[in-house]
Amino acid sequence: MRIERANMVKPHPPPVLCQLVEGRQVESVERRGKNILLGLSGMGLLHVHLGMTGNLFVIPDVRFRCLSARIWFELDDGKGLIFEDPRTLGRLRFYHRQEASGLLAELGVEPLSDQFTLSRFVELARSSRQPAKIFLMDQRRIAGLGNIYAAEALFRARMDPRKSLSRVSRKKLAALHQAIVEVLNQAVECAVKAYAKPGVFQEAEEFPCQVYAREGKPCLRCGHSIRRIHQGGRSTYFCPACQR
DNA sequence: ACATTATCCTGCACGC
DNA sequence: TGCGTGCAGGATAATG
Repeated sequence: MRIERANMVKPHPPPVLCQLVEGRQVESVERRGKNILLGLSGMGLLHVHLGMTGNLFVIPDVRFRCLSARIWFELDDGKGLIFEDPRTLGRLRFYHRQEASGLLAELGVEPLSDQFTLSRFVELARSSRQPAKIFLMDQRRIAGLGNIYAAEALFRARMDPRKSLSRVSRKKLAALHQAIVEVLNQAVECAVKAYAKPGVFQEAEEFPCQVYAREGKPCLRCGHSIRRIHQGGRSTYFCPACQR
């Protein structure tokens, strides 16, 4: 194992982490929200967060790692498990499996699972006085929505990102619930298509944003100019005319 | 206890 | 052409 960027690794210092990981077998691969969990032999767990620009993949020969490979593992057959991340906002942590359960308990409901019922969503929404956009990005409530998909879901449900969901009607919440599921399903579909294409250097199929990054452009639904505001230090894009 | 802001980091778009 | 500036993202720490 090699760690080029010490700040991508927590909580152990790189030499300690290497010692903890080397020689162990990957026994399982799971995902919870934006987190990837590699179960290791000996009750270890590698927790990978890709941040914004991170990527995790296996290459046929570890020597062919790419320029922005920040952390990599030489597998026992000579293949390489690469954690690349040009902007280095990704994180890699090692836990003993017992410690990890606490971390996972912090995470909210999986939006593409059958746990994400309308009733559950209504209950969550009614319990928060935060602006809708902030609420949707809170990983402790719903696990997996980031800045782009939160904006897209609100646009599709025609809802104002600045307003709290606490007193919104069940009918409107149903529309937002459905929009979240649709947006995420579409995002997954895009990713699957991109990776299904032959050739390593294929461009990833881009998610067709209807509102994100369209400041000043006409709303695709009503033609009004799209606005950009700041919420929680992040840009929010929305149509002030048809999102209410 | 809550809400807002700063921090990390690099690549890219932009203006002069 | 090239340089500087600002912005983008998620999570967490720090501040109000």
